[in-house]
Amino acid sequence: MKVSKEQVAKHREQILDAAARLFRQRGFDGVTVAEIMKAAGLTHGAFYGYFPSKEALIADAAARALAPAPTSAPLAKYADSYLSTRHRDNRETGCVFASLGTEAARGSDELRHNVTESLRRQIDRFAAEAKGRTASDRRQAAIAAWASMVGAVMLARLADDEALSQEILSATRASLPLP
Amino acid sequence: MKVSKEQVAKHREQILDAAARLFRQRGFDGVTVAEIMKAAGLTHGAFYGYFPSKEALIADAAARALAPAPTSAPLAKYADSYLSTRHRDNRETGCVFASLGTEAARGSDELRHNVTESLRRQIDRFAAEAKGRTASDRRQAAIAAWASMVGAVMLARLADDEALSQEILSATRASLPLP
DNA sequence: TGTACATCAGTGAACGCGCGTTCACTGATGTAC
DNA sequence: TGTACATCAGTGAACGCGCGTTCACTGATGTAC
Repeated sequence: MKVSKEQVAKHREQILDAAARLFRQRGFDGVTVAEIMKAAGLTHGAFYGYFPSKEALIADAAARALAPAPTSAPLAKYADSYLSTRHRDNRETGCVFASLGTEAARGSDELRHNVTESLRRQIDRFAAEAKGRTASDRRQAAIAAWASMVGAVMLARLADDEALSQEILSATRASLPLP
Repeated sequence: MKVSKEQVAKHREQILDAAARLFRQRGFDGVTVAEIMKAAGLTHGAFYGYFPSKEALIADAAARALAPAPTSAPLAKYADSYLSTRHRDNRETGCVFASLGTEAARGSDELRHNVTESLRRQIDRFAAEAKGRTASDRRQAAIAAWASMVGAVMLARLADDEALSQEILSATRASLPLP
């Protein structure tokens, strides 16, 4: 049954949103096309009217999940929420780097391109607020801070010991050169 | 054809070594049991004489790949080599956290247990050499340093731009509170 | 404005492939005499 | 020490399942008159 143009646009959004959540939750290989379509309220057969392949969806869904990352909150607040147990425990809506980083590094050129663009934006945003006398000092601090935040959330999710996991988050937060 | 006990022990090592390399290179889901057995010089049918399942192999192969991580080199030297392009470009022999971190976080209990034990050892080793007045300061510094190193190598592998990738490694190295 | 028809988004069965896993068989090992 | 036999690691064909993907069909949309 045909569907209105508005419905088509809405369905595309639903597919991307479902994919962005499910991929972060279970990994690219841990989610099937059929599951994503079901979560979007459609059947799997309709998928190929929207995307040429699962790989293409991965690149687009990652771009969608990466987009909201650079918020306008002050850096210190952002670091607090990034290094929170709340973020650690909610992969499905959290940072793509921390949930899919190692898998994405082996992904398609398009995926890596999208991820790299987001990485650049994130570094620039951090550099604008970072401490340092010269612009180059600030940029260096921004990169180091971002790497430690991403690494900390990944490690905190990896640890099967709650105390160690929390310690990783709080020690990393305390070490950031931020108020 | 039966094979001597020594051969069996050797074959087990070969399977673990092949798995440890291939998993780091292509991810847990990117390698088949048959490929691992072929790399180990055997056929896939023999696999289940050594391990009850692929999942069990994953936990054991990760433990194998994690074991040599804590070397006895001075921390500064270790950081140099960890944050080198050589390490970045050789996943198959490199750090498990940076190559398989996000996938391992969704793995079996046994895998996460093995990874957590290695994480603890690594933090302890760093803490012993880290800067700081109190033991707790040194431990905090150790955790932050390790998180930033793991995060940096993961991000450097993610970036599809060589200049940015190198910048991530060198900025992170420069920010470490080490000689 | 109302009617007839072409379009095309969505459905669900089906396809083909590759994967993890099983198993009957083979033949070298190593034990019992 | 030499011979007969039980053991069992390894082989490779086969199984069954789930996945990504395709496709004939359906029926609502929206256009032409």
